[in-house]
Amino acid sequence: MGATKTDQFTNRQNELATLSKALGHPARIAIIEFLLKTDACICGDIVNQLPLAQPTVSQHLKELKTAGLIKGTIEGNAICYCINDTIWYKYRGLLNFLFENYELKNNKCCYKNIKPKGL
Amino acid sequence: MGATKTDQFTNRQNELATLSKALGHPARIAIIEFLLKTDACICGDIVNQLPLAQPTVSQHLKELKTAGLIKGTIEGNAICYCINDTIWYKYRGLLNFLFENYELKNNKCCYKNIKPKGL
DNA sequence: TTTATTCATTGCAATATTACGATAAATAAA
DNA sequence: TTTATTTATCGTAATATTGCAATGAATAAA
Repeated sequence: MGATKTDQFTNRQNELATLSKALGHPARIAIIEFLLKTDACICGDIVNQLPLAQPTVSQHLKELKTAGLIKGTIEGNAICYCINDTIWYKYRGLLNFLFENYELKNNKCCYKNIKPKGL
Repeated sequence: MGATKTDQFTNRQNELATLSKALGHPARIAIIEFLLKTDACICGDIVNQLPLAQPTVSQHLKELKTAGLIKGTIEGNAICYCINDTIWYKYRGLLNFLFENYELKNNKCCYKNIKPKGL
């Protein structure tokens, strides 16, 4: 075992899980934030921003790229990374589906059938 | 190695990463969706909804609980799970921070300094 | 061409995740 | 009390993630 049973879930569930997982590391959050707030998205700048070695950053960039959240363009001997806005908006859309199609029923859940202990 | 360097990132980055990571599996997305759309959040119902064995579901529930996204209340010999709305709104807030404080500069990134190849 | 710069890849060790059978713990039902 | 129901935990196997030194590949600069 050890492999996620992807085929047992919907595409939407898998897609949101994949994108969430890609953001499931503080370094990758930091990378996304850096790319969101700056035009200068040369790989070296990202490496300098993070408290991690260059190969480690490269690996995180690869994961974000695999998830589709970022893309890279060759510029001379450097590589310019940026947010992939198509997937970024898709991610927002998947989250909005979750946030807007349901209404939290705070006081109806977990308490309706409680029998007080000790009575 | 193998352990995330949590102390090198901000609380906000770590919190968003932790919550994102908790949602980084389709089964946990499915659990959250089920809890969002129903009042009946007895653990057994969740197990029946998922294509996974009971111990595996229990483990996913534990991860969501550890991240703070859900909470459980004992009801007789069953346990009623529900969304922890405090953390749920915190998650939404952390995401909104990301979505609203930055503006995608689609056409300014990755193309401004490109020297056409072959010229 | 030679050297420097930039980034990816490889290889490895440590740790974490995913999944489930078996079993334990706790309450409910008979 | 005995049995059933419900959920958590343990143990284990397979796989994935995290991190980095060393190295490779590619372009830039000298």
